[in-house]
Amino acid sequence: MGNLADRIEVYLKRILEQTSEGYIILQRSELAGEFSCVPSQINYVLDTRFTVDRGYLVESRRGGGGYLRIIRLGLGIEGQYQQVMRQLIGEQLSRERSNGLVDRLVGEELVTIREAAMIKCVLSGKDLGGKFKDWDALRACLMKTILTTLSRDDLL
Amino acid sequence: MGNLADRIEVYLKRILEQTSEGYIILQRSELAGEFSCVPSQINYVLDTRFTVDRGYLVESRRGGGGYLRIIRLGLGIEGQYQQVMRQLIGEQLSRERSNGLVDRLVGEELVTIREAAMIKCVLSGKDLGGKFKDWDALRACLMKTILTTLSRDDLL
DNA sequence: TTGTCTTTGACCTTTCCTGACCTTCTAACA
DNA sequence: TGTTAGAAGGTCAGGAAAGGTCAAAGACAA
Repeated sequence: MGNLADRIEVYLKRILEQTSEGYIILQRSELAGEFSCVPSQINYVLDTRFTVDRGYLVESRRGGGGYLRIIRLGLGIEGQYQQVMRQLIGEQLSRERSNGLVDRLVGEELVTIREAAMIKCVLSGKDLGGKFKDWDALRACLMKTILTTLSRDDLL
Repeated sequence: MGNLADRIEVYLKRILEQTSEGYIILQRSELAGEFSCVPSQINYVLDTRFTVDRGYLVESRRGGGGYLRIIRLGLGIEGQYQQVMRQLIGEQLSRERSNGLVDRLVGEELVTIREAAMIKCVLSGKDLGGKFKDWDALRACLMKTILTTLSRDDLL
């Protein structure tokens, strides 16, 4: 975890945790200055770490007085997260995206670390190898089924 | 027992025993440097000595700041149980037998009710419909993978 | 000798980082 | 009012920094 992108990620998530607004505003060039890197490195971090799947929204504005705004997305209240998740999953789900989604469930404390590890290993698809073709579609199905199971009232 | 692969194996297992995290993280090129060998020699050691059968799991990440992570699988009572389970599962696993095994795990308090429900729903294979042929073989693979995940020492 | 285990090196894939160049916005100025 | 300079942020391609794969050569035991 010693690389630059990871450190910037941790830094941003930390201040995002500390704020009560649910979002933070910052200047790209300033942040780049603090980490002594080029401004586009910030975009790289935002593009790879602060995606919608992982629960973030990034807005920005150019020109004088421009800024970056990183918004933390909740999963809604009480069972609403099921719907949000299903939307995000869609018909196709890559392994990277599924990992992001599962991490987010952990962050929201909707699944435990152990459960998350289980889900990830099942969705990784190492077992099927080349046997199964349409892996992304299958992964989407499985993820949804798992969500359904997790929402069963008798499991609480 | 004086060959290079054996020495690297011993070295890694020694530090792996000493850690309380249940895993170690290292850089392939760095380790290769310490033993004055080519980096791919490390892969050879990992592939032949740190397999799931022998109680280890290896994860890695490429690119700048990449790493290798060797995870210890439980060697205690639970671990032995896992070994028995793996034998029991074999190459084919019917739905009835898998449900039986999962219930047994619940009985032994090795998995929670929620986890059991998740495993069952994944193994039920409702999602795949007729798409996949050799469902009993796949079920066996998945069950083993799940057991492996549950025995990871870094999840305790 | 033969078959298995080890070691090496050439080449590949993924992830990260940088810099050059582009687009958008504001504000001052003619 | 229209123009334009400067101040943001955006994009993209290329190089660097990891780890992965594979086949061939070497070492060694049966």
